[in-house]
Amino acid sequence: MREKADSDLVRRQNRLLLMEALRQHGAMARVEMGRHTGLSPASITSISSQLIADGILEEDTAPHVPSEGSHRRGRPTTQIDFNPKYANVVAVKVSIDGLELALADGRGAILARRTSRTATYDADPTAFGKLVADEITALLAKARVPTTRVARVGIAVQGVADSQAGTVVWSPAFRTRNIAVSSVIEERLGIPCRVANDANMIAEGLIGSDRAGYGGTAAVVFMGYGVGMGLIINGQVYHGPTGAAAEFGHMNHLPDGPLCRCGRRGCVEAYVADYSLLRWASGNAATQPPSFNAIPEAHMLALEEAAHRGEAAAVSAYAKAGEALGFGLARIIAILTPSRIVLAGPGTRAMALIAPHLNRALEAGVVDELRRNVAIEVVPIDTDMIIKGTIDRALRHVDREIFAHGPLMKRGRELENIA
Amino acid sequence: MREKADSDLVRRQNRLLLMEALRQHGAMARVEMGRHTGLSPASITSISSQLIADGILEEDTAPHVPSEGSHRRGRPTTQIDFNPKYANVVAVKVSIDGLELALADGRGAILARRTSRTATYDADPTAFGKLVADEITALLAKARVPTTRVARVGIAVQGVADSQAGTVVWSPAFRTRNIAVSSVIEERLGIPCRVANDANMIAEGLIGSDRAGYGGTAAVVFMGYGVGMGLIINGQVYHGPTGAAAEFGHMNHLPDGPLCRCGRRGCVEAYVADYSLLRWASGNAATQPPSFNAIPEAHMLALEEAAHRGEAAAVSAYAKAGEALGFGLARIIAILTPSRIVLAGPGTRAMALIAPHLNRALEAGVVDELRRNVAIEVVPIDTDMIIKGTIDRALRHVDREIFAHGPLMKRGRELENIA
DNA sequence: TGTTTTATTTCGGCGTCCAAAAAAATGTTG
DNA sequence: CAACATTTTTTTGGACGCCGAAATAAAACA
Repeated sequence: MREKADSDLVRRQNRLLLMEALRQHGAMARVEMGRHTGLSPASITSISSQLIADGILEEDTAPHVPSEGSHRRGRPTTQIDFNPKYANVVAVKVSIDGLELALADGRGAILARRTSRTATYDADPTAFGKLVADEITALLAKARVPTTRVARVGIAVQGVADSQAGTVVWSPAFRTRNIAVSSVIEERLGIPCRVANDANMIAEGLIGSDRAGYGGTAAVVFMGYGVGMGLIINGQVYHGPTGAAAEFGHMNHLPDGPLCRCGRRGCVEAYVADYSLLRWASGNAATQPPSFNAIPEAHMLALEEAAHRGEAAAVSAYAKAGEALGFGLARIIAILTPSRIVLAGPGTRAMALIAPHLNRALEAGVVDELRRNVAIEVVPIDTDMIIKGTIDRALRHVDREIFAHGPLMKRGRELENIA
Repeated sequence: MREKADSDLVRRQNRLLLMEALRQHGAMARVEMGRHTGLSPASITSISSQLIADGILEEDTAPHVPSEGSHRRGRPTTQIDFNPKYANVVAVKVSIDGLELALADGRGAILARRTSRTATYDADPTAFGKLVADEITALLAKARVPTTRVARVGIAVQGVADSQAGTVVWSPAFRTRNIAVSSVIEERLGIPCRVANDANMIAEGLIGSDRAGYGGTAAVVFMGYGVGMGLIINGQVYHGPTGAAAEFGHMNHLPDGPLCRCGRRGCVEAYVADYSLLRWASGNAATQPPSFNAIPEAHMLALEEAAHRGEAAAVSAYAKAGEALGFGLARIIAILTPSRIVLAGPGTRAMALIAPHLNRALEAGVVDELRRNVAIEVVPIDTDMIIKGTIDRALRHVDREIFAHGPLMKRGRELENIA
């Protein structure tokens, strides 16, 4: 409630409303837009024709296939969708053992991908931005898309990202801290760029795919090579004052617990992440420093099997993990009482081993009254979710910050990139 | 971004903008309103004259005292402020040993107060709503204000309040759980009523007194007979999906820790609250159940003095409290990275004893990069803050839900109470 | 071919904003 | 003390975006 309202705001808001409906439900006819937005048919006509004139949307020229829904009377609908060629976005996922890039069109469809297996841990941190810029250039070259048609770059990274400063504050993928990224990309390519935490991007993707289901407050926990969390508060991913937030993995579980990658002791991650499980199973968790290498899936499968066979060390590792996760979630519930907690990632394969201990910890850790309103679910999420979420977020940002404004600011600085 | 925009929204938004400026900075001239809201003088004239016609605002009739600011040329300003007689609100504070009530006018000035020392712990829970309603009736009778001129009742309670259901889910002030309150008040008095957590109301009061200072994300921790927290997220008090949230006091610190009033073990409150400190000092914290009585201030002063004298048991009690508080805050920081954490309440008297342990725990509990951006302050807050915050919240709600709408819904159901 | 049905567009009216000009109310000055 | 300067507030006229109602478009049906 801080912005003054005038006809400009009305236009922006309603254009955005219409675009959001389109992002969520895909191509639709004008009548449907009316249903989704609550706007009158007259207004829908006016807004959509402007968006079409701006080149942002387009009418579906293909004659509507009458197969579906049998034969209906009346004037047929004309589907409208985003003009895929109007704007592109690039998503980059940085992980411990390399980069993954994707180029998407204005509808969010992926046009090209690129993977590079450069371990960046020990690399010169100043070179990192350049590397990413070069990779993006190569990706665009392959797809024959000029830089000027890319409206935005989104970068998802494990660890703490400061999206205001555009830096990677701390990440297990780098030895050094505070690595500048956004500024380098923006200077080299001239494309607005934003760095964010990878778990937040999963949350972003989930919102994109099911806005109603993630409408209120929810927490998405990623378990795997690390432990991350995306926090959805009032239907929006919470990024905190600086963009660095929801570091569930590095929330303390027990003082003086085992060493974590972040340098502290007793973090949730130091019990639940891949390397932590292996370390517990190996028996000397209290003294052993954390591993900084990527862990092959086979190792984890072997550990799971050992636990299923009943090997004491393996069983106890999952018990410790369940307890740490349970108390961690109990603490989240006490603070935020989310209506939904989603567990995702490869770590959930071992859910059967973890669950009993998790539930016991939850019961011990939080008042019944609060716990009862929280649904805890395990959702299998393909790893591409991070890329998809990053694309989603970038497109939604472009919708809001550029497309919503309309012809009045055609000459605004932010539009340069769409020419 | 979910509401359709039309001229109705524009009117609501700008009326509200103007009223918010008035709430925050007090009576002001039209020019000033323009500065605060960004609206043109023409619009300010139009909006303010409508609000005056509605009876919500009034011009200051008193000839402007020229003393301040010496002699200025030009047409003098006419101050505008809320019409104090247009709407009243009632605030009720429920604590372990009684009720405290206050009646405020439309400007937030307190017109009358009332206190009742009825211990409610063992009382018939169904009688509680009736008791509150009777107390309100008595308060209004004393002030000669008819029920119909009270736009809203706000009730602040220690413990978990479900403001959607209008119930006290769990509170140390009651033996029983899920006590209905709002519905009883609404039926008996016909005034809309809302229950909320007391620490949240402190946060609400702080926002009201210094909106800029609490603009982003902040946590207000109350330490005293219990431990509560109000969470400000993006400038707004976070109430969670049901209205029950930010139960920092009942966030687990250590599994299998000492018993807490909530029935669990190891909550932050079981280390930091008055009764917990006394229990630790008495030596047998592990086995002793928590006290449910109000604790006289003298006991706490004696304990503080004992600790200052260096008595081992007392010193160690504060050390435990500092550690629990420190790790608790560290966990909050990991999840939300608030830019500000405010400690308040009588418990902060012993801050000198607590601080070293608190700081050590913070260092051990959260990555430097996150901790560095958080300012932790101790703010002395008079106990009336809860009443003031409750009044503030009630008035702001009336502004938004009733006054902002304007003449078009003069006949709307919510206005019945203002006649 | 005419009728029915559904989708979309056109038209006129309404509410709110704003810029600019006018009016109001006071201080300053010769 | 009258004319001018200065500041606040109101009035006026135009713009924009929404909406309801009527008109138009494009089919299926009979």
